[in-house]
Amino acid sequence: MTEWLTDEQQEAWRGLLQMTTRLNARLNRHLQDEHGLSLADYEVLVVLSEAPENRLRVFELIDELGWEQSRLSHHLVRMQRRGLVERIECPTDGRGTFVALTRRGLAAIEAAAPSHVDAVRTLVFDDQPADQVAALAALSATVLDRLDGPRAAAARSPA
Amino acid sequence: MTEWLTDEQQEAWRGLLQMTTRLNARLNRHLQDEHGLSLADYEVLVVLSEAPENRLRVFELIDELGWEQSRLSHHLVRMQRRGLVERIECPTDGRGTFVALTRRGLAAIEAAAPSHVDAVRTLVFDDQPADQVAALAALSATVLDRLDGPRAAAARSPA
DNA sequence: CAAGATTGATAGATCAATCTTA
DNA sequence: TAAGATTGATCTATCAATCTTG
Repeated sequence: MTEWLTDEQQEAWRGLLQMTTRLNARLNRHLQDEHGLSLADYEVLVVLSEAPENRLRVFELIDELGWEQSRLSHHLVRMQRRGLVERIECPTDGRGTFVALTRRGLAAIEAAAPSHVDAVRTLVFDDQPADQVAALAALSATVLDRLDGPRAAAARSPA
Repeated sequence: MTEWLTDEQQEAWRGLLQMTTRLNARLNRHLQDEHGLSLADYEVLVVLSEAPENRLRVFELIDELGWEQSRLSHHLVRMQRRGLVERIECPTDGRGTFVALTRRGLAAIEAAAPSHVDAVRTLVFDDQPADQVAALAALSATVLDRLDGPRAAAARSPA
């Protein structure tokens, strides 16, 4: 009953694993060296910088990032210590917390973005056939749907 | 001089980040729950299981996995403690070390592989258009080449 | 000195348990 | 009781320094 992967699938899978491992390592070092940020920091900052008033509820951040609750919570402690974000109590829900970009956090992401984006473009996207990029986007979307499970997928695209 | 990503690139990039984050988390938990292995353990075991005599030099393993030296070294300590691999001195190079699958390690990978592969197929590859899978493989290969830098790329595909 | 590999210290991620309010 | 979020313990990853042999 067990099927193995085809050669093409195998190649794609190993390639994906290696690519993400090494790409993360490279982008991490780059951001760290040039701007004192980790890739994780950067991802949090980007999402916040795009949110209305530069702030989101913790669960919204989790949803955007795909992280686990406690990872984000610990990470926010460290980022707050460094003055990159601040926590704000939610006025309408006593259980909730907003996470907001500080002036310092905004400055950090604005300083880091250009060269980071440049690295991503150079390493990943430059001179790639448009259909390959589209395929990656499509495949990711499908996989994310599957990870959410049947219920969530149904909620997103109701009959 | 700074260019941002196009919408398509943006979508592909965010998708890739989220997909890998969540896929790793899922596969990790699955392997851990069912077979007491992490995804990292699994990757090491697979590569060794495919090597001649089920053993490789440390630097070969690094190359296959795309990991950093010290990560692998620490990881091997833990795997050796659990009896999954063993270290063997290299007879022809006093600096070198072979890493070999133990009987226990071989049993572990053989037990875990079917359901892990099944998860990968179900979540990632089933019902994906063949050209999308091919596109992923091609894109990964290109990016890995770029990560290796011009020298290594030239060595792989000489003029 | 360079190549192959390991080590120790520190930063980050994960799991289970907990706390507070709806 | 469940939702939103945090905490502490533990495991894993990363960085810089080190050790040994070619």
